[in-house]
Amino acid sequence: MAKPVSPRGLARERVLSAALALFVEHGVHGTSVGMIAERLGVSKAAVYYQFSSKEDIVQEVLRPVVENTSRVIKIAEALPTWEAQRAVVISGLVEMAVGHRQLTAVFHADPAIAQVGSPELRAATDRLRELLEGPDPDPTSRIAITLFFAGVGSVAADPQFADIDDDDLHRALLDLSNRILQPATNTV
Amino acid sequence: MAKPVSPRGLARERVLSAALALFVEHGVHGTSVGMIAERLGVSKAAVYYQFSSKEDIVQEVLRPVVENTSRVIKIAEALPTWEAQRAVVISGLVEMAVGHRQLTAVFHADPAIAQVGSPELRAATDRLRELLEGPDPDPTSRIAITLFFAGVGSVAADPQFADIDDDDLHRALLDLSNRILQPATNTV
DNA sequence: GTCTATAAACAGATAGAC
DNA sequence: GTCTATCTGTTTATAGAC
Repeated sequence: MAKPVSPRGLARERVLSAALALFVEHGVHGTSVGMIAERLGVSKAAVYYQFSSKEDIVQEVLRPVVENTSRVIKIAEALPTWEAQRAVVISGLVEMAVGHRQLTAVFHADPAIAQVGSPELRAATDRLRELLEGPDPDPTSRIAITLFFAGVGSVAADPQFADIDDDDLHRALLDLSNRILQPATNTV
Repeated sequence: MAKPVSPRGLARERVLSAALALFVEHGVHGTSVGMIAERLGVSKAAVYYQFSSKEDIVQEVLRPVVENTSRVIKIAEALPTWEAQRAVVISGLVEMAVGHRQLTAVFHADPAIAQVGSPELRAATDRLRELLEGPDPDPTSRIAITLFFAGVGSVAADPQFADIDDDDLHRALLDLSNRILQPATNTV
């Protein structure tokens, strides 16, 4: 990462960055390839040179979330108890939200993702929910989990919190996770 | 009888209902007037006979939220203390979410709303936030409020909770509001 | 009230020049 | 690597027949 780029290089990254910003603002469906090109000051064809399709762009924008989610699942599944698994999943979710603020919101809230997203992506998020819910969850905790999921994404992307630094945001979200996602027990 | 409708009458309501369902599924940008017509088994022109534009449809779909929000604001503003105001706003939000489940989600999550929405709509939601935040809110409670806002909408629209009846959902969300929106420790 | 037909704009995507 | 130009399909919206 953070490779010093050649003067004209890394056009791909610039496209992905512009695309993400527009996805946050207008949603995936509300963002055209032309809008991405315009924001970069290049032509549509220049964007299509870097990516084979709009869906390709969406997939690549989403890649960090998919990879991170898979990683968290793997780590969690290696743990013996549900409580430990849940703690890892919560921590992973919050870290992802803080580390990829805009991305998290697009991922959680945009209806387009459900359709564009690969099966692996849907499988990963389903698994994440399962791990959070634990065995035989009651409706109340399923509601709490859904609320937390969406809420974390929304907070992460909200521009009004852009100036809050990562550590503070991380702390606030973890604190909220404790308040929201607790039946009775308290560890961690 | 308020309005004895013709056999297939109330075409407007049918359009709005179909539109809302599609907005939930595909987002506003992802829903075309043609899709709405197709779902109703009529032509696009038939839809345009009822509504002057797609934006018009969106506005009308959103109207119950706008009106309900304004009503809640008026009630809250008539109260003397911030605590009382906050309780009314929370209660109003939850009631709206439960009573208009799908609508609430479109309203809170769809990026298209921010652009399509009238100024009065944005003003109303901003005022609602102000009332929830109270005077001089710290970042932590602003984060909690944002999370609650988005989370309630997300829960309301989630099909997995469709079979939970209104009372139970209402209770669960109010309970969560208590857990989330606590003034941390420094009170009164 | 609903239809077919159509206009105008816009979206995704490709070809070929430089 | 980026451009202009273009093709194709879709979308919003309107006109006019029934």
